[in-house]
Amino acid sequence: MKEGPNIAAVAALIGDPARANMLQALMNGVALTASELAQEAGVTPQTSSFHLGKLSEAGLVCLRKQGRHKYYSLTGSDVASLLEALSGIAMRTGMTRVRTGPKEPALRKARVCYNHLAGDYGVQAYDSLLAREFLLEEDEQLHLTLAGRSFFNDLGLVLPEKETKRRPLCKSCLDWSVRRSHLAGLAGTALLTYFLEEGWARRIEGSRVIEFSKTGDSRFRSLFSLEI
Amino acid sequence: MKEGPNIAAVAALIGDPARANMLQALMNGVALTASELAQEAGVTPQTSSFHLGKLSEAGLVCLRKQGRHKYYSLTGSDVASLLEALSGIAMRTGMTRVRTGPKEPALRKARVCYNHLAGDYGVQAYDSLLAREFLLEEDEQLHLTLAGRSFFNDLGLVLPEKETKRRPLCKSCLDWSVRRSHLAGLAGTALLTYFLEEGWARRIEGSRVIEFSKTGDSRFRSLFSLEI
DNA sequence: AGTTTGCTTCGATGGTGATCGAATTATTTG
DNA sequence: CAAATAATTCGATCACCATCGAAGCAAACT
Repeated sequence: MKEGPNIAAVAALIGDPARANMLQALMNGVALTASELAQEAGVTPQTSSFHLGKLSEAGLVCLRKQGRHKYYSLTGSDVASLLEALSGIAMRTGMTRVRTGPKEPALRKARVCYNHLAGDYGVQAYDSLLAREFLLEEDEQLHLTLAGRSFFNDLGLVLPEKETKRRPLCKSCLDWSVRRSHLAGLAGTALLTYFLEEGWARRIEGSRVIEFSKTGDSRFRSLFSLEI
Repeated sequence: MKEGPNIAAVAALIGDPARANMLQALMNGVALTASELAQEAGVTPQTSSFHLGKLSEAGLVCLRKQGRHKYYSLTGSDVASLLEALSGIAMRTGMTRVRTGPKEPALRKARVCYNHLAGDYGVQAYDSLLAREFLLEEDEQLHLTLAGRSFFNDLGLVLPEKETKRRPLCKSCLDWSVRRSHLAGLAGTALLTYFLEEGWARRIEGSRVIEFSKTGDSRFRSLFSLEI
């Protein structure tokens, strides 16, 4: 038939509601067990096992055995950004799932995207880093400037000297809610963990929502020199 | 249920091989008619219509009516980059479409690409036209010289005076098998139909293979002054 | 040892959706 | 006006695949 990459196979894999639910559940970056994923997807453990077999065979998720548990997680940030891109299209074309819960505004505000910060907060941080030339957009690539590196160092965040293609230092990730870029990659991960460890924000159990405390919020704004 | 964007719906849409083929065919940015897309996808016009209905309802493609044709194209670059992301994952996980079977050598030799000749024959013809300066490569654009126009006229092929961006006279198309360019555009189409109508070659039913007859082959070689 | 828990394999079932033949509408061509 | 072409609708068919019940395995607690 046709040559080239078989995108239909990948898409069909994500196209099943149960599997899509599982993948979206893994978007918060935490590894989950097979049964937890079954519950997330709303199917029985047998079905879950069936789906996870397919997903891991296809290389979308990877597993780590630990005792009698099997922890599944996304294989990489490329899978995560693929899912984000899908979310973007789904939002743009109005394909939202019937029940829009009260959590959605919180999701738009701040949420985890695999292992970095997304939502309004993420976009604002990204814009600020760009404006102060800590980040440089260059021919579709994103670079951390020397000033940017010292910005991270001042926070006590040491980033590796050289980056690999597999795990880039800085990467822009398109936001489905705001349709703007936010920071992914090692730097993005480092920032989010910093916010969490310093107590500026905390994760809401069982969802992707990130909630900034009052003081955390003001510190965030001062860090990125945000007006309001 | 769950809240948020319904990525499964989008993915399922792309997950069908026929639809994925159509979308990938639209990746070059050119708008294609429903029948062209049907041929690309390897399905009948009825099925194509069914799929295109779904795709346009979902907002992945948009259409422009022009006479009795309907030209379809991707709705935006976000769709294109989603497809790119999918391709990336597909390649990384080694999900390339298997193209085994006896038809492959024939496909490499000569086949249709939309509506023009591709494969070894196409590339050789292209090279010959360039060498004799019937075609001119100029800043990424391909132009038909006066000599080239008379070359076509001598064959009884009259090409329109002015070309539109939508349907250019000459266009180079990259060959997946040889990784070289071959001639597309109105001129390419005219050439292929000439070969077919003159009986130099015929299409193999149900595939993209073009089979040159013995005499057609020698005429082809003399037309393009090919050595062997 | 025996029991519970986590996960998987097997087998059967059912539903969804892709597909095409035939007929229909719309538009161009002769 | 008639014939040809482009695209669609309708209806029927068929294959695939998600789903779950039941049983099987493996690991961990008692």
